[in-house]
Amino acid sequence: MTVGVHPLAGFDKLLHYRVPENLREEIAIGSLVRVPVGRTLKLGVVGEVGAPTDFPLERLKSVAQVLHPFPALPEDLLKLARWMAGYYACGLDSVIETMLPAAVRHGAVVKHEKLLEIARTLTPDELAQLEKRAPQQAKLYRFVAQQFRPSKKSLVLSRLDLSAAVASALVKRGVLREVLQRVERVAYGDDFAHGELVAAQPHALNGEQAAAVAAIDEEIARDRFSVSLLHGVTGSGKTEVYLRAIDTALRTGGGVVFLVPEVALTPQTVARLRSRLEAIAPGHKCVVWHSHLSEGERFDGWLALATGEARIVVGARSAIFAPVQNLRLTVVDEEHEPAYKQDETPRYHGRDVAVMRAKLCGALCLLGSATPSLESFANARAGKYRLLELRQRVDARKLPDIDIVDLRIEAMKQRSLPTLSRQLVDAMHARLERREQTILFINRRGYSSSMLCTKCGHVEECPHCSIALTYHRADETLRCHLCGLQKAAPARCPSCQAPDIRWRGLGTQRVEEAVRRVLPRARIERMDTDAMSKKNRFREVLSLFRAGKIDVLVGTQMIGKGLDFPNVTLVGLIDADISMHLPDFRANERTFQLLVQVAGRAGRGDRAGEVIVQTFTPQAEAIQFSRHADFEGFAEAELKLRKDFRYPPYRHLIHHLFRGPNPEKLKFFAEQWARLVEKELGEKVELRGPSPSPIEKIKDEYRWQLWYFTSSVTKVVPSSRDCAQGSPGRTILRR
DNA sequence: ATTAGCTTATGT
DNA sequence: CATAAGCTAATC
Repeated sequence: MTVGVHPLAGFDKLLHYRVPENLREEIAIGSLVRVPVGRTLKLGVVGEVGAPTDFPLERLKSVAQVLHPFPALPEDLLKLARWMAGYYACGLDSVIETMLPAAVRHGAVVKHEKLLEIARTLTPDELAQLEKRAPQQAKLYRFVAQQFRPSKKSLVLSRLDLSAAVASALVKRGVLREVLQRVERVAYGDDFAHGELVAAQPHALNGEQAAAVAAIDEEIARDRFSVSLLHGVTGSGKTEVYLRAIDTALRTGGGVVFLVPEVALTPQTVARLRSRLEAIAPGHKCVVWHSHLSEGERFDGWLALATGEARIVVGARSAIFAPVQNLRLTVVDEEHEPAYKQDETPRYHGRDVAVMRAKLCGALCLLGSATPSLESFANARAGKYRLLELRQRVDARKLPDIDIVDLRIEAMKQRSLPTLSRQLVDAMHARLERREQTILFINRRGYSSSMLCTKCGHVEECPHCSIALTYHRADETLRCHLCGLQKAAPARCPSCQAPDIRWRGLGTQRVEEAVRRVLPRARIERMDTDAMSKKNRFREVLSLFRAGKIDVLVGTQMIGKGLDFPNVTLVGLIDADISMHLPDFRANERTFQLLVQVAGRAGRGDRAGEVIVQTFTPQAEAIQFSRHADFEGFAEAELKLRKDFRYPPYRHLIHHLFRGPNPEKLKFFAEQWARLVEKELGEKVELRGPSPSPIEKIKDEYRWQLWYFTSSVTKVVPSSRDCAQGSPGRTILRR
């Protein structure tokens, strides 16, 4: 018997090995194995059973070890890996590497601890005799006999200062018994879970929710691949629908993957989900999967899923690779979130992978959002996805009042660049007096600098790509980060001739300082990736905020996602322009999404909250807001607007980096690669760099960037021809 | 990724 | 002719 193995050795080749007799039982496609590669042993995943075509059989080496009695990559994941390698144009080895948790990749195996328990109770006589003949053994025996449950061998021996020989002597005599137990850690089983347990009772469904649940049940019962898009306004009870869907999937004996953006994986969400899920499926463990877990915790979760002990996993992007068996449902919450994109190779999109995995398993993929991404929306429009809508708010809360503050006027009044407008400061004062809370949003990514006129709000844009040009101070130029266009930075505003043109950049820190100046008595906390580097800091701050121990929370979008704070009645958007003018063709969509979410959160009980949007371009923001109750209007306008753009928004940008010491060679390689990708995807690939030349030197090596768009899986074809061809529920994949 | 093995440059 | 440096090709 021979197998083909994908070694995790840094190169992307399938190597074949003989399987020794004693390993044949255990080995299967997807098994994690240890194999000799060159002079060392490497881990690898069995990709096929069979012989090599162009390699002499007699020179084959043998598989050294099979790590687990189950496949590390079940068949569907292996297929998914192959698809990803082609779709995202990267090596299969790097896909496999991202699919396996670090601990697994490094060869961790099931960890056991040895416990000691009494096998036979000694009579007083025997004990006395033992006391005389072997006092050490007697000491150990008495200790173990006193314990209520089996005790850890290593711990007991070190505590009593005995050697292992003492224990083995007693074991040999049949007095003590050694028991092996798997060591386990449970994520979020720590102190933070206290006080965060939320009522686990199922809520009654309203009419719309019930209809959505019925539709989902129907899809699951059909037992075929399909995608449903749950479009529900903020507060319409999407989570309840997810839970019912999960319930149905679990009842049919299937497994579930529930994806959530990383930032939304807060203790509250997790605690609530876990308690509800455990109520739904008693005895089923729910594995939580996110980047703050220790290696051991993640390994345990992985193991529980791979062995079928757990059938449901809740987690961020990479949880889509969890070895869930018999997958029947994948849920992607906040489907539009850019956090689902990985920005390292393989540059996959969690949502797209979730759709594809569901396809490979014949499962249902449920995408949910208050502001679906344009590609999903268009897919629903084209009939590829089933659209389920929730328009009603569960709590019947009123939508907040929205004020647009024109920072150009503020700038004239204050004669300097304002961080906080008068209106926002007054509103914050009022909240402090009423002991209510304020959230200030700032888009940290705004640090990238664009040219903005403080008089008229004009921002220089690239004529081809319609994104803001980026200001490069070093040579006083404006450049387009997408197409590489470059021109001299103007000294005066090209639109109104005012000299007040500046480059922008407002960080959370500066906003925090500004707030401290105007509200010296307020308790202020900042929340961004810098301030939240410590493991539990994020959860701690959120708990404090929830408990009312913080008056003003300043932060990036990190705060806004999936959270609901009842006492927040004011939300300030410090600088709406930043997201409007990011050098990203999706900026409009993002701004819209943020605004809708912000607007949906403010308010207390039935009293409407207040949203203050500060901007230099009030016309644009006002337009965004006027549409905020009408997502479809926005989406259709956007799609239409961008249809003719050079980079349509419904495509997925992939970006590859080549590095090496030889620029000539690099160029050749990148070009060759581009041709390869073109052939694979059947689409034009552009060789582009964000710097003046696509080749830039960093330290001792050169870098070449390659950009291309891929649209195969989430392909949106607005032409009527395609809509006619695509039957409902079908995702059009590769040509 | 790592490395054996080959070619070419450099030096006595 | 020895040694170092550069580059290619293979890893079952």
